[in-house]
Amino acid sequence: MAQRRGLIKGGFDSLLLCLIAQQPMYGYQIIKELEKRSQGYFRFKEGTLYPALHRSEKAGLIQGKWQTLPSGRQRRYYHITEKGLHSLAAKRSQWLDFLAAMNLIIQPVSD
Amino acid sequence: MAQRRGLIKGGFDSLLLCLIAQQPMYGYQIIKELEKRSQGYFRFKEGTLYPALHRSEKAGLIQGKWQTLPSGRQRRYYHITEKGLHSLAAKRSQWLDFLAAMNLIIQPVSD
DNA sequence: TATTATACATAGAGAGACTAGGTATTATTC
DNA sequence: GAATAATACCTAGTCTCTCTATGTATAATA
Repeated sequence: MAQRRGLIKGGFDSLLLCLIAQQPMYGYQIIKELEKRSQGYFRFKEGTLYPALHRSEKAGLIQGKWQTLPSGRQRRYYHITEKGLHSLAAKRSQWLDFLAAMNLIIQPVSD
Repeated sequence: MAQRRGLIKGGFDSLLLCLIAQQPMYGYQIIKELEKRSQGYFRFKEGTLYPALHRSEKAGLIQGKWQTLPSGRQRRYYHITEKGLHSLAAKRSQWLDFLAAMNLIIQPVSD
């Protein structure tokens, strides 16, 4: 059960990896992008996002690099690492397994 | 976001409701049934199940009744309440919303 | 000049899932 | 008859994740 513990709870980390795998992104952008793509469903707070980014970076799944805009503003862009790509593939497969298991339980109930 | 917090984390409570809605069940049976139906995927521990049952009963979603077998053994059978049925319907709809949102994020990534 | 949006960050609280332990009865095996 | 496994319930404590709340700072807008 150990590898499944983080599945339901830590699903958010998968979303992060998924987004960053598509293109490097910075924190604030990720929050907006998740909200936009999910049509307003996901509205994560900074207090959720930044610790998750730091966690993932510490785990070597993503790597952040400071970039300075022409305006002088600083942004920390995160890109996915090789290890992160493997982790993403694993997480996606675990997600599908989880969905399959859920469906086996839930589907018998008709509306 | 408040009503969504329990979605990912509290998905387990939905599984419980779903099972009990189909037929009254007792704790030990639920653990075995979840494992059997999910083909071994779900293997919840007592430490997860019983607190969840008590939580749901306290919330008025299910109700437990002690039954004595001919052998003398005691079992606590839980059946779903009217309130539980409403909650189950709501949870299923929330689950579908969540799935839809997840798909909007995840699907763009092809294998 | 004040407010809003952008952009980062952390501390603390709350809740749920797990680990680990406990009690007691029944059935099976030696 | 004794030891073990299976059945059946329960709780205390720990860990980790998500949220609330707050702080800092700059750029753009009213």
